[in-house]
Amino acid sequence: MSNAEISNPTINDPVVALKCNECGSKNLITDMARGEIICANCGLVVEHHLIDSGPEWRSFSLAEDSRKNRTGLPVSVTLHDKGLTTHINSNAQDALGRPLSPSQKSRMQRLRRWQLRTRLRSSADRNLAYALTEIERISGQLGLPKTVLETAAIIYKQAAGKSLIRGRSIQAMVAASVYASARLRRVPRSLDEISAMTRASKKEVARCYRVILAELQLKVPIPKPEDYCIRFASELHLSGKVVRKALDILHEAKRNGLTTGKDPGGLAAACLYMSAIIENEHRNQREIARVAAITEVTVRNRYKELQSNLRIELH
DNA sequence: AAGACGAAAGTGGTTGA
DNA sequence: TCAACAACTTTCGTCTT
Repeated sequence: MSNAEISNPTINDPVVALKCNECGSKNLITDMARGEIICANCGLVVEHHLIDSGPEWRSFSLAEDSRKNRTGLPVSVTLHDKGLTTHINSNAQDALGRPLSPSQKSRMQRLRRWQLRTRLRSSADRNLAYALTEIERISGQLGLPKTVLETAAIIYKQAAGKSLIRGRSIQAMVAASVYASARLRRVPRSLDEISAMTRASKKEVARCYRVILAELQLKVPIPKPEDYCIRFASELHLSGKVVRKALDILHEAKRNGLTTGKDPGGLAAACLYMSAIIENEHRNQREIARVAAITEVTVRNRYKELQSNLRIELH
């Protein structure tokens, strides 16, 4: 295959196939400056990396390797300068390996000094760099997927762009960005779980979260119990059968209006508790309560309620 | 002894006057 | 801004397996 045949779908294909995976709207805004496509309807970031960040080409021999070198790391929004820093080497050679004259040498020294000085020049850049490593740390510790990490980075950058950070703690804003991002991407984590990863209190994180929602006009879906089911089940080592049964129970519960105003985590926990018993994979209430970060009492109340209303037999 | 149960009192957040 | 309110938590004694 020649290089000419390698296509770049994100650039070559027209926008035909793209629509918002949250609300299905095709009304998308392209923000070339940021390299993002944003849903005009609900604000979800549909696609970033408009520029293909994959490897440019592959090489199959050493000779080819030297000719067709990759030009750098994949571009990532989680690097504060997208990894596109110019590095000026200190070895006194020009591009062809010839030694530099003393005057050229001192000129390079000067350039290098300015380069280092301007790279992390503004405090804004330094804060951003710090915030992004924090976002990575938190998402890593919570086991969040990469899309969540990257969305959180974008949210934080946009918040910074609107000067929302000033006067608030970076820690709290970072946590709030991750929280918002996780909810946007439908892999919700509770405020408790996220604020436990930072020095910021739950209250501060909640306040920052509300500011982010309002200022960035994000439309964040309400967390659904279904979103919790799979995560809880895998933490409890429950089979797919149990998950399916739990989703069935949830569906019935919704149809009977038993879910409004209830903690989605609690509902998911109760459904799993029941479906685990039905499928002979019993887990006790304490275990379930632990992974759902609620109390046994809530598991009990919820499942008793569902059991009597839906007339589910447990053995 | 572990797990399940439920009563009672306390907490933090939402709502509506 | 305050009070009422629903959901959830904490705690604890009792019952069941």
